[in-house]
Amino acid sequence: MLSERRLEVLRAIVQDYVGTEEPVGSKALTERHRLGVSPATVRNDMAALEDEGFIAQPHTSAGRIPTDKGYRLFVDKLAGVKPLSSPERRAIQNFLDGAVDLDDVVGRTVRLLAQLTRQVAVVQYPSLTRSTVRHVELLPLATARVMLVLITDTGRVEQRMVDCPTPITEDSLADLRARLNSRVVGRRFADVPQLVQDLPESFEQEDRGTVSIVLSTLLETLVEETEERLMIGGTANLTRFVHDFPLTIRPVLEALEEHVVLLKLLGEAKDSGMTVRIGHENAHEGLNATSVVAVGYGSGDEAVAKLGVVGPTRMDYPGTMGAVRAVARYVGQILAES
Amino acid sequence: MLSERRLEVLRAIVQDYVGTEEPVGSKALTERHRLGVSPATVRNDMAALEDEGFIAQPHTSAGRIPTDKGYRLFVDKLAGVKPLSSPERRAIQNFLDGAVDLDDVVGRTVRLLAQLTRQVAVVQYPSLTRSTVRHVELLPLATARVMLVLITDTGRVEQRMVDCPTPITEDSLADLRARLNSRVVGRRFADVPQLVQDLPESFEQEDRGTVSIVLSTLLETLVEETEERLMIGGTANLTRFVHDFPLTIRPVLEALEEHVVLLKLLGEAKDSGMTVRIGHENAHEGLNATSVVAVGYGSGDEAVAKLGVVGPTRMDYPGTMGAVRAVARYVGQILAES
DNA sequence: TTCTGGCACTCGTGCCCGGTGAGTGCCAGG
DNA sequence: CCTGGCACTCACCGGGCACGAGTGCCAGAA
Repeated sequence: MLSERRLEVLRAIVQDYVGTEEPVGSKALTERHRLGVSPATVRNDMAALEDEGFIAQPHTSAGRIPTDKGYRLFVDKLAGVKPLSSPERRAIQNFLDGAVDLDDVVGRTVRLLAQLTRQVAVVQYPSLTRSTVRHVELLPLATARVMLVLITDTGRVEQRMVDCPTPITEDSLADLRARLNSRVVGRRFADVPQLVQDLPESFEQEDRGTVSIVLSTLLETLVEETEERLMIGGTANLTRFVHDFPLTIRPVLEALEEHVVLLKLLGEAKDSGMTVRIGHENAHEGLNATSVVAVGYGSGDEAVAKLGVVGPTRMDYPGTMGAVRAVARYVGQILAES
Repeated sequence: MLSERRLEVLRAIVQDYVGTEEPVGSKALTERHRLGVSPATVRNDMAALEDEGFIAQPHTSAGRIPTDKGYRLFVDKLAGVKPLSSPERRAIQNFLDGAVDLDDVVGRTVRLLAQLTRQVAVVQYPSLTRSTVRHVELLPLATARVMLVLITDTGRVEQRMVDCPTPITEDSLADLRARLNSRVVGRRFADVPQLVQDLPESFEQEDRGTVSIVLSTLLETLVEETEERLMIGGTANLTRFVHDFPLTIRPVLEALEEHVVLLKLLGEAKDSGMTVRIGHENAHEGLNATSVVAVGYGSGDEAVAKLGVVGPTRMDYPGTMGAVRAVARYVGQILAES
């Protein structure tokens, strides 16, 4: 087990490296941190830390930099979550309060998070899986064409065009709408299939085809849209790390464009509490040089989606985690209000 | 006026430079292009072209590179639009045909365009300004709360929450919906305000407040959503230009995140025909090292929105213009069908 | 046992410097 | 008006060299 001081040395190394972005040596360490021991002692500690794989040197006669494993230890044991200052909190609230609809909330959140952390922000739209149905609307567009509109409790609206096999009267359609709504409003998406299963039977023979196809379109929409959408912002922040350019930035930009990858990434994060994935802990290869800080947010006590940031492994973890958590909290509040 | 051969020399310089990304000299030119004259002659021509500001040398004893003015001449006089190969055309169609809704169409278009041109693609959502109303729906959510849903002929759906000053019966609401739709369906957004102006008067005193607020919300939505949205893709392609890294890429990424800037950019493009803005012709400073190729697209004969690509001034203009035009055409078709 | 100061060693970085070659401008002659 | 020749410029490349940050090890002190 590592002694108290060695952990302290690791913490100092991480802090200095994050600040300066340069390998940190024993002498600089003793000067900037009151460790109470000489550089020589620190050197011994560093050698031990290197043996254990927490730090590494890019080349002989250079200082040490933390490894992924080192950051992991730092995050787990050494770093707290740095709370935001109250002006910052106020700024968040003010910024988010002006949102007019869901797109706007998500858009503002992304910008806010990118600005606060100075990193790439990723915000998932509130998930439909855990959402409930607020309303289903059926609009006759032509004699044999109906538009299906699904409204969720998170304010999301999805629409689908349905071509009917046989024309349907407005009355039948209104009937279907009424019955459909009485069954599914307020219910969770997952429960809907069962709830509407027997609905076609209660209609006249001639309308059954249409009813069936409307229902199956509804179910399709529920499933399809469970593949969530997300919004990204702050990619310009990637250019702050000119060092490993462009070897690093390219695969990251590519990964960011593949929303599927990001959704999987967020999906892997714990539902509650904060998840930090460091460097190679990320399954996707393009993100092996980055860390992901993600957290769930929701309108109630339950998380309906996740948000987070993607940045270099050498990030300010306490600060980033603080910002991510705070933003998630406020977004949750905003969603609960609307 | 420049002689025929000098124009030919400029064309050769542009082509070579776009291909190699390196300053091109007189000797290389005569070797790669059958100009029929010696390097010395080409040198004289190049000196003349430099005097006129069409080309420049980064430093003495280096080859020449085209200036913005040079590219401008190239695009205006020397370059045609390179049509796509028929396999490419088929690929476009296949790729776009699978789209299920508007978001999907736009998303696919962006990916397609980015892939074809290997540059950053920007696609504006079909504009509401020129759109017509397909349907307006009013859904009672609570006793004094109504959801307003607006559906456009381009398949876009917008929703707004309306808090009523006084409760309204479902019958009155249905009445309002019916009257509203009979007036505005099929009409252009711009005409709607006039068409609904006198509507509140025809309602009972107790409902007028609600009717008014519903109408004003509708008008607000029309105006607000005229500020268009857009989608961006292919930012990873920016890393292909490692040369001017990261001095160039940073402001570009920043500009791309400011959708307002991009919308203005697209707005400046001509409604019909293709617009090419080269380097400093772009008002936004961050885009001074890039060129923008934009074109309008639409479901009918009229353009409802624009799409285009952003790339380095040293881009393959004929190829890019060909791809942009082809994609715009197919997207127009897809929209017309749905 | 643990810490400390000293010391030799490594090696990346920055700098100077000369050679090379691509490219130019100019000029005299066809 | 074109061409070949020629002198000149200058970015680029590679080698050599000094510098210094940082290390590992060791003997002695606490």
